[in-house]
Amino acid sequence: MKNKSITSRDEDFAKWYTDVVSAAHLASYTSVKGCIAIEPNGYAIWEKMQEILDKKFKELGHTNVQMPLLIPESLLKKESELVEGFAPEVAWVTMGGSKELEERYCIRPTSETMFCDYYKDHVSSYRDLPKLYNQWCNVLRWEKETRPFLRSREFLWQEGHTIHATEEEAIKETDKMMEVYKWFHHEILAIPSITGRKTEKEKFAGAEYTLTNEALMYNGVALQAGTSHYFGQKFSKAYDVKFLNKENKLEHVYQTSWGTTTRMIGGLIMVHSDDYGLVLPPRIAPVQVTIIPIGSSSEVLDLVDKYELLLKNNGISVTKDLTDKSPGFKFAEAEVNGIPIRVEIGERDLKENKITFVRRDTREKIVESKDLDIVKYVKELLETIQKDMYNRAVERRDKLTFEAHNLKEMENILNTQPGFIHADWCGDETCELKIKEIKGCKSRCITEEPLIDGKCVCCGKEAKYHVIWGIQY
RNA sequence: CGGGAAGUGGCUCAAUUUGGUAGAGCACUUGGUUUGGGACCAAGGGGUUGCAGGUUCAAAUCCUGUCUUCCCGACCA
Repeated sequence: MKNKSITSRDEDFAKWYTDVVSAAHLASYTSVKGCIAIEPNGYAIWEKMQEILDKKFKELGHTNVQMPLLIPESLLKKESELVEGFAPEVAWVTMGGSKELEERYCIRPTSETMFCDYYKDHVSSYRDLPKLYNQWCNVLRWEKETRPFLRSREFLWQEGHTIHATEEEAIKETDKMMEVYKWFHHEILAIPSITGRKTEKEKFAGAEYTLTNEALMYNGVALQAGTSHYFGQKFSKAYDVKFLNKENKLEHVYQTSWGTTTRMIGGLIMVHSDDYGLVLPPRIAPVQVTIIPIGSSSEVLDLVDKYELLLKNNGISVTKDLTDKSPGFKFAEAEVNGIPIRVEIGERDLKENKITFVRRDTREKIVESKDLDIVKYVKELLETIQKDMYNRAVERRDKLTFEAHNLKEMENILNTQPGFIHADWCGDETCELKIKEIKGCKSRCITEEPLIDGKCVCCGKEAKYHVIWGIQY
């Protein structure tokens, strides 16, 4: 029996998604459009993401800082492409108390400007470089259509902003951070993202180029899962961030930025979860194991405590459910919350010296001897679940990956089953726009893979790029 | 931003058509009995009906505005 409060995934994907968000208590709506209350279960996932990424960033030499929430209009306006790109979705503060401000402030949609403003007074020589800063914060973008986690007006993210003395070093940083996101998606979230470069039309406003990780959801819709931008000297020239190089000559710094957001919580739902609720890969699950006693004899409860302690002392995140709810209720609760392993301990099994393990991903019940090495067993099972979830996600992605040689084929695919569509492209924006007319299909990224047949999928002329296309969230 | 639907205790809904002062199930609290897939009995608590105006002797119900949510479309580095 599937969860009562969750719509079937295959019947109505959008409804299913929001049902999982609320049934798993990840977030709920507030009276502010597009601004959600992230609840304990949802925030715990974000904290886990932060913990893992923050550690990685620091290992690579980055440090955390905090910049202002408000950006003066004049400062924002210095980089024209950025202003154009973001203008339709920034919110403005125009009053201070009851007084109209002389200059209005924009609430940060991204912080390139404030970082540049800071850097220009804090860098004077190549010896001050690189600066490898990161910020964990909230940003605001005035989106028209909103969805919890996937597209909210206010969201949490991290934005790395680095400046370097040379182009090579900055380019290396851009690549390196893309690799970090790729690692994070594959190894931690069990989401097989694809990596490539954005087209001119789709790149970040003001960037020289944008690298991206694109993930594919269960329904074949793509999700941008993390981007890394190379700015060259575009911003440093606009904001006058200069340093004296080794040749004692004044030069503008080379800059990067990279970020990922709470949107990935939505990604976890749409890649892994099912009609019973949330399914979390063990490496990102805030709670990895829950122990459920059945009955209340001391024999049962003692074993629950013993196993809880054993697992906890060995670095496994574990809870026990001692409420007086019925076992069935507890099973369903553990399931909807996506806890990877459930351990059921009850008198019936104990009579035969058995306990039961249940995998959340497959819902498979495994009866084992109660005297097994539980720490070793659970650790191995967690790893198996992590691997299996990844492999299933790869399989599903591959099944939803197609190849198109002309516009007709592309249209057919998009009308039957959206997914990642590989197709060659001439590089002309008119073709990109024409393809967009089919269900809003956009270029996801340009891959390094060789051309398919050398002909543009749209106009048939000579192709320059092998592009992956798709419908996006 | 255009088209459509909806907002009534925490949740799902009834009462709106024909104005007469809000009701059920789930959830919650207390006590007891239970426990292998969403337990049972008993007793309780909680809503001036999204918000603001208007019409009326009287508004959840009619009118206007506004906010929020959902669906379709446009837009979305």
